[in-house]
Amino acid sequence: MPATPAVPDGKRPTLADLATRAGVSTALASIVMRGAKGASAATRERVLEAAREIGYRPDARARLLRSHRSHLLGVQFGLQHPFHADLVEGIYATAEPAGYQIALSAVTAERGEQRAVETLLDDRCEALILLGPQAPASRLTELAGQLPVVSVARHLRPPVPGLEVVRTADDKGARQAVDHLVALGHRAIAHIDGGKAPGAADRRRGYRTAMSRHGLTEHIRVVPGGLTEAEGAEAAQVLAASQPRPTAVLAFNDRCATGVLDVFLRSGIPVPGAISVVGFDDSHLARLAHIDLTTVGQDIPRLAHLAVDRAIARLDGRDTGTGEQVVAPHLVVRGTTAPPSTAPAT
Amino acid sequence: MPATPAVPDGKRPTLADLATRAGVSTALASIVMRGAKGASAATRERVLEAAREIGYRPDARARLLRSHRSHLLGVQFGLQHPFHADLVEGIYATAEPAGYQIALSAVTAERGEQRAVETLLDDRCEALILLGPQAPASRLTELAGQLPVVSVARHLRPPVPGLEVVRTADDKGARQAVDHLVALGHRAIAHIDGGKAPGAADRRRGYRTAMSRHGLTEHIRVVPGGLTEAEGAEAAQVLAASQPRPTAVLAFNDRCATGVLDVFLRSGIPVPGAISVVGFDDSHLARLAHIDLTTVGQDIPRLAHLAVDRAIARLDGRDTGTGEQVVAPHLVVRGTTAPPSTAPAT
DNA sequence: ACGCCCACATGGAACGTTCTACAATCGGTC
DNA sequence: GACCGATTGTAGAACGTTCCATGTGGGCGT
Repeated sequence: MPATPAVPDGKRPTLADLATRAGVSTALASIVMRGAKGASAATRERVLEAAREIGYRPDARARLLRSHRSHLLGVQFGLQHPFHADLVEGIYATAEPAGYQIALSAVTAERGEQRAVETLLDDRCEALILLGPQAPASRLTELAGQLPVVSVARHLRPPVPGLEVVRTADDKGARQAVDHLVALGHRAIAHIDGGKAPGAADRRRGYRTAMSRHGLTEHIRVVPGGLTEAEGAEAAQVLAASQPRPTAVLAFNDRCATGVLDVFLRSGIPVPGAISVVGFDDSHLARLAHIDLTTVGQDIPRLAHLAVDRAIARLDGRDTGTGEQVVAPHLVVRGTTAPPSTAPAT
Repeated sequence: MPATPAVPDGKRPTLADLATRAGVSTALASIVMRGAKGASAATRERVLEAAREIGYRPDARARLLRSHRSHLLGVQFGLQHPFHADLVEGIYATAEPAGYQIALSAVTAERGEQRAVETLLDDRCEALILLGPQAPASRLTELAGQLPVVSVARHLRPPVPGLEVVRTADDKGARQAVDHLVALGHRAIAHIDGGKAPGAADRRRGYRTAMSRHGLTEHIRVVPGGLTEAEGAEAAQVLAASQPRPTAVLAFNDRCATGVLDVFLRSGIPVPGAISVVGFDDSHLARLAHIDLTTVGQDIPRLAHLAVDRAIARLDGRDTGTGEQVVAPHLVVRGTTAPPSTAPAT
């Protein structure tokens, strides 16, 4: 039996065991374990020592049950989205130092948002952070009535009372991309959109207004796409075959953009020689040396930080009203954009 | 206040509220809610009705605290690994119908395995499922002494008592790939390995023995790689520049393989015209139409199912001794492999 | 009629914490 | 030397559930 520091019987040591061992009351042991004030330095040391000896670990469940504060944030995320993975990473980074635990609940093809949220609720989370929720606004409203809810990357209008929104200024990002391409000399700039995906509407709108602002209304071209490589590839096929072919493409996101890149390369259309490609997100994907994608960067750590911060603020009663936090995107110029090879058509 | 079916005060309804409402004791209400026997059909209906009315949801924490069985499986996974995401998806699919809940704990750059496991332990999980754990064997041994532990995709030798292993026959998979390439007429087949990644050693070994068995010992060539696209790309640069160039490459996994593909395409080396590429995993990536990668498929749903099954078996005392479940891989032939263009050198 | 068993129902004690009292000890102050 | 406030400690009741040991009643065999 390796490493068996437990109490006599096989069970996991409890606060009572610890208290007995240290020769104090359970109440005092509790005080020490949670770092509250009310214990002398001497006893504190003694209890801690005893805890180490018997390998005591507080029971999160029991602790949560008793204290009205659970310090638990429920996070719903899409298991297959790298973007969400990055966000979760950031959420851990902010929440744990702030003394909050994270309960993760995944959304998959077979496990809907409804189920994901239910398990979080059963776990007695104090607040919910939903990454790119697709649930109808009515459902979100209902949830927001029960506990603080933060929606990340989903733009809700009109604002839902009690629901915090944290998102990137998607329209602005699309505009930055268009500005960049126009500055390089492009005129025929197409957009592969994300359909109903969170943020897609704003990016589409941003693209349209930016094009208009540059007097390129007649060059506006939106091709139906999506948020995966396959959908990007499909759209790219359409663009590659079209006459005249645009000289630049703004894809809905990086995954979509890699699908586009792949099709162009295989079709013998050099990037950025014959056509420029811009992504969105600045995920790990875009940064890979061999993809080297010009993209609109979302400030993921900041989005994550804000989401946690908003949730905690609501819990502390620090903040009341409905709020929306909009984070500025920033263009990251890499190797997939360059001036068009031929003089732009009028 | 939309949808406010709660009890008078603002609190969430409790079992006692439900019992009062239905006119029964809390004990009986409990019986009904967990579907145990001991309640008549009439009261059962009445209680369920009342539960619906006040929107009662059992408190998972309290439930866990009281019942010695928590029916909670702790899962540690790498947030950035698509392969793990697929596994988690499969784990949900098996565990939830079996009446087990899943507690997720992510491993990230900043959050080590140690911390991930600690939180799972604090949540009073009954068993641990570790996806590709990197922790030292001593640590795993220690854990296995405390509760049932299942290691997925990590081959441990010698077997650790009390630790279940579920993995793919990586060596066999590598062999299948080599056999396929040899059957196509390839002789100069290189392998980009995965370094210290779980399974890498077995795949490397499988490649070596398969080559030897075909009398191609002198063509054995292992290039250091890794499990990401960037590492695959790097290795591909080395191969592309080498003289003579191999006519086929077996990459450590699909991500690695896509990095390889990308470099070859950019260098003007047609795939599979000039060189064939085989991946490993059969992740979503490989199936994308525009990548269309020949790869060694891991039976992810089966791995997930077995992992959960082993854990539950141990909990039910159905199974005692140390066990290892090895799942057979299967080659998935797609578009990145073809016969070599030139006659193979001797 | 009598006992007996079974299905149905209940009260109360856990589970391992934290929280709200309140008690004891100890300088220090008037 | 009584009083006070701060500090350190404790007892005991929660939290919301499940488990255990009992009550009930009515149907049925004798």
